Amino acid sequence: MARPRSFDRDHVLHAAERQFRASGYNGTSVDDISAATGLGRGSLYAAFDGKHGVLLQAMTGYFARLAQGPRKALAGPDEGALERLHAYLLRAVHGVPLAADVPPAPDRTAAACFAAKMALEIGASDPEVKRLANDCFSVVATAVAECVRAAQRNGDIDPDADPDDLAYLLLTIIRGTDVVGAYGLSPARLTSIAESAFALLPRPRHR
Amino acid sequence: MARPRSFDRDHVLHAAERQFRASGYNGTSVDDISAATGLGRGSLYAAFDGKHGVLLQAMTGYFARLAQGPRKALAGPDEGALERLHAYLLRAVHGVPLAADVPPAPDRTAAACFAAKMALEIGASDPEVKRLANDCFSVVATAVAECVRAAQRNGDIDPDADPDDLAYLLLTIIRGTDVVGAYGLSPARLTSIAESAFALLPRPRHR
DNA sequence: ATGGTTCTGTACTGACTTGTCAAGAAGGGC
DNA sequence: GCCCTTCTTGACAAGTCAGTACAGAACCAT
Repeated sequence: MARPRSFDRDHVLHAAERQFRASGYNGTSVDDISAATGLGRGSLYAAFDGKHGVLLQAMTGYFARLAQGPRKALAGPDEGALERLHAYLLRAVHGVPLAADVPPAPDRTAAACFAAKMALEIGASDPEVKRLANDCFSVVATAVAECVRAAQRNGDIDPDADPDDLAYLLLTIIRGTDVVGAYGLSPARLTSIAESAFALLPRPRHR
Repeated sequence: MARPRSFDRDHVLHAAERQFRASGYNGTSVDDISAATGLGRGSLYAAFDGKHGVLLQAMTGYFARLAQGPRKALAGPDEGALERLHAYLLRAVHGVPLAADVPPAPDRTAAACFAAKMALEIGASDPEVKRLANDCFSVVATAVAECVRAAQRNGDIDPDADPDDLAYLLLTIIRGTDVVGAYGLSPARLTSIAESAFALLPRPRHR
């Protein structure tokens, strides 16, 4: 009965995400979003309720994509849990996309956690952004903790270690590489960091 | 011969830093800086060459203050090196000011690395900001690596471990807590992370 | 083909932005 | 006490910002 939308919602949000990543929230104007997505001002306001709406929905979409990555990469039988953790850690510190349907980022900067970047810029005054970033952290920490528990059951990690503590530590390392990897360290150094962190995981005492 | 300045340069830059921290670079206007520092527009342009100049000089001042912290906290005899590292790590993840003349931050968000925050927002398109952030990372990593070497000489850390790798790993953890601590994790959890990281440091094999 | 509904693009407004400029204030040397 | 130099203040102009409103285009059902 009516004219259908001529754009793909997810595609537009993804383009907006790239723009926000590149220029930050306050650094991108609605015209920038318009140019990046190809949509006119009117369409943007009708479909996403303006700049802030675009951000929230782009972050929500990002979260939905992100959440699948660690879960799929880390879930599985107890046997290979430690190896999965190893592989995940190596990919994560290099910012390799965690979801299969996400194209690889051009550089480490563009691969950093979108939610964390936005939260650092405007999270202090934007509770919704803050909450979304929190959710992103939680989903990773939960998946990692579950994998640590699996590795413990398999006898690959010290059963006395607190899996949540380890998971948060690994999450912190991954988020830290977003920062130091984007603006300081080389990919080779990032690999060293991931390998060092993995090597330091507490192994069972009894042999 | 001429009228002297009526403001203290460092004091003004510090106020500007607080404002940039709170609102981000693109989120603060020159009027905001003017209000935060008490200086008029003209004075700001005359003394600091505008908004970008204020940022660069505020970051430079921050770097100068920051650099003293880790060096003083970590330098010393080989004997207490491991303990110094432990104490430093605990304070760093909580964002406790590293320099003595810096007042404690009101919350973990305000304590995060100023250089890292600015670099994440505009570093991609601002080489000077990027370089300053890099310098901040380097000074911490260098001081930590030196302390690790001291601990190795004292037999408290596995001599086969690469001190630079460990230092970068610890730096990454500290930077990571800036992110997850500001927008997710509780102070108690941050303590756990620091303690876990410290406990995982490789001890000498021979006993 | 036609009508009705929705989408799309553009022009517009009011507020805010940055950087500049000129006039006045303040202090130190003589 | 006077003058010169520098600092400070507020106002100004040009440009940009977000958000709105309106007119036209596109599509589907009948």
